[in-house]
Amino acid sequence: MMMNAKKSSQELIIEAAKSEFVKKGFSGARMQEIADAASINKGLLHYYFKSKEALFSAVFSKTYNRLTPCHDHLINSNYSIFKKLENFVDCYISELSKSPESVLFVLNELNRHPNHQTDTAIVTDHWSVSFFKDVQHKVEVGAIKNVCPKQLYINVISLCVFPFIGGKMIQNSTNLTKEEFNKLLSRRKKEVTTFIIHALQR
Amino acid sequence: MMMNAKKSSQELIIEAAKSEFVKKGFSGARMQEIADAASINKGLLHYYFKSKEALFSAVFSKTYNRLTPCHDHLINSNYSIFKKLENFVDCYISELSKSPESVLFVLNELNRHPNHQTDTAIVTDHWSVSFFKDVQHKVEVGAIKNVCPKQLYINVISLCVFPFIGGKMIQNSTNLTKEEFNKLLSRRKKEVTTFIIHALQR
DNA sequence: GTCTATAAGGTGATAGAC
DNA sequence: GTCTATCACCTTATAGAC
Repeated sequence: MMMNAKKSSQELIIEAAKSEFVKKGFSGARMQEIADAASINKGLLHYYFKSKEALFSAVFSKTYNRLTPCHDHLINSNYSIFKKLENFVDCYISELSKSPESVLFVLNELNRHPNHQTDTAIVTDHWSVSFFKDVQHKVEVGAIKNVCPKQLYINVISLCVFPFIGGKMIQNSTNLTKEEFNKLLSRRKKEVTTFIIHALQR
Repeated sequence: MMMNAKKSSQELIIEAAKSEFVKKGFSGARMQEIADAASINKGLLHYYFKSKEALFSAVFSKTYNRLTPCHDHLINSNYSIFKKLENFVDCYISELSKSPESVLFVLNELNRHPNHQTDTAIVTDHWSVSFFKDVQHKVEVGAIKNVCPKQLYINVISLCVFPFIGGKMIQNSTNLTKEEFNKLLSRRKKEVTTFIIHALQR
């Protein structure tokens, strides 16, 4: 494997663009500042990406695909429904933790420009389909409490994602310090898993 | 009480500004479009609000205060912890439902411009303080499962708020139609309440 | 209070030299 | 591939007439 001490201009641009777009959103970001952050010229930006929109799309689809709940690889395990949930939560929160700032960015741009959906390849989470069936079956058998599978899915996603975007609001209304809140965040995997399991057990 | 058929220019401006800022964010909104939406002249905008920032602040603090979880009026009831939770969820989701689009707006601007915190009067939710104590006591007495009050609070807020901002993402990954999702949304009060209670009951 | 006109500077994008 | 120079337009804000 080659050691590339110096990154290509394209790599530098993508990195700088991601940082700027995530921080300021599409309309707040400036091509000039992206160029500065990448330590290259603004003209070069348009050499690699013909427009701001094109540059944004490249950055957004990457970021979106990394943050959308897609866990096909967790399907069909022989684990119990509880173990499956634990795996999902563990996996998803790990992913979110890698770039907490981009969660709000993705959600925001997804609602702002509905057309981004078309640009971005929409990846269906087949895990969710398998999950719906699994939960339904367990309910019918009486192994867990009577819940609507889709509502349960929404609950799981909510519990995983929201703390990464609602931090400021929660801190404001509860007077928690940033440090306290981050400590709570770091214990979320366990908290979410046991909370859900408790809600399902008969 | 007087009937004011015609709204004052200032009212028209505030309404139009709120609509534009919520839709496009601070940096995406345009003073010209706000003026158009309010059916007044751009010059008049600057007569009432000396800058875009000033107009934004007026709109933001209003919107923020209506969406932040502040439920002091629900304190000190003689209800059980379960009834208190039910009241909170009912009250909060009702508030969020009134302007679902502005939830993401507030969260977004709160993180984008940290200084808005200073501009906006930060309203502590005294309900949360009372809630923390209450939960702690019930845990010690053994009336409910052993939970961290603050994590529980985060869970409650997450379950209430997230569905209003993560709709697009959930729809994408689950292939739910907008109609199906909205139907699920309309049943959220009951879903969230029973989910939490189930998670707490021994 | 409400409007028009315009200043002053920013912003995305292109042309063309090296 | 990379840079400089520059165009054409947009955006906030102000000055001043009515």
